[in-house]
Amino acid sequence: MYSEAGNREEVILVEPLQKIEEVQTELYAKFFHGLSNATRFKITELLLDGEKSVGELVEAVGVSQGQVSNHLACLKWCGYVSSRQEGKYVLYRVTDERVRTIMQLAKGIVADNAAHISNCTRM
Amino acid sequence: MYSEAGNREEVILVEPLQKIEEVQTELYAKFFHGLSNATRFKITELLLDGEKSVGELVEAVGVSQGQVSNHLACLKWCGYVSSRQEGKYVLYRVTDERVRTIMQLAKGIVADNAAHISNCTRM
DNA sequence: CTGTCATATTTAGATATATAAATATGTATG
DNA sequence: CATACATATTTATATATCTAAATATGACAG
Repeated sequence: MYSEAGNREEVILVEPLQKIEEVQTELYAKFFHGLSNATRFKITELLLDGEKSVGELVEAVGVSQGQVSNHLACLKWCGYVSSRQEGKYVLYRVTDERVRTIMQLAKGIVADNAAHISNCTRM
Repeated sequence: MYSEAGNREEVILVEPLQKIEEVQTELYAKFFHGLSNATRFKITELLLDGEKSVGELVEAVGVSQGQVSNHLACLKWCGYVSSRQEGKYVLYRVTDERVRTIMQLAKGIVADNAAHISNCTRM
């Protein structure tokens, strides 16, 4: 049925359009998930100040190396940071200035709503 | 000890400074958690197009009324949306244009990193 | 004030995410 | 190639979040 030539347009174009949107929305949600963890947020903030090795980040945020590495992998997959090998170190940085803007805007909104947010108990 | 007049400045100002930063970071993370769910992201997007009742949102996103209501409460607490009673309806809207900007920037970044994000399996 | 419709809240169970510890991979150096 | 150091990955467990269903609150009409 899916390989019948006559149905191809319907099958490939019409039905999946909604699904493509859903997939897109999932991607956006996943993207924001990147900054929805305090450690990852802190790491990203630190990297906005300049390139840093994993070890430096471990010391700065005070969580285990394995954890930092995992969080970095997440941030990298989301497009917040990128990395390069420098000798025996791996240096991470924020590639995209839009990340800085997003975080600044968020801080502004939070500043205007701090009281509400801290009380948020649901999901 | 905490009520001795002599220590007050130290106790109230010095020690907690770090904790205040931690609390702030938690707030920022909590804020981003707001958009880290596909349903909430979709709701916020819909509300960027104009004020809507809970019922309208329920129909548009296709999830249960109770769930929509909970998500709205979360978005409200985070400062993404606000609401007003209109007769027997409650109308929600996006108050802050910075929300629109944040979402547009995010979409741009995601567009440039879609392949990576969809592969993200960790945290 | 009774019933109806709209929204909010609560609960239990399923799923996802975070944490900590152990281990693996990789890179340089002697 | 053996060792040390830096980073990445995996695993089990704890914790948080999501979903669905039931129930509660609140607003209006009659």
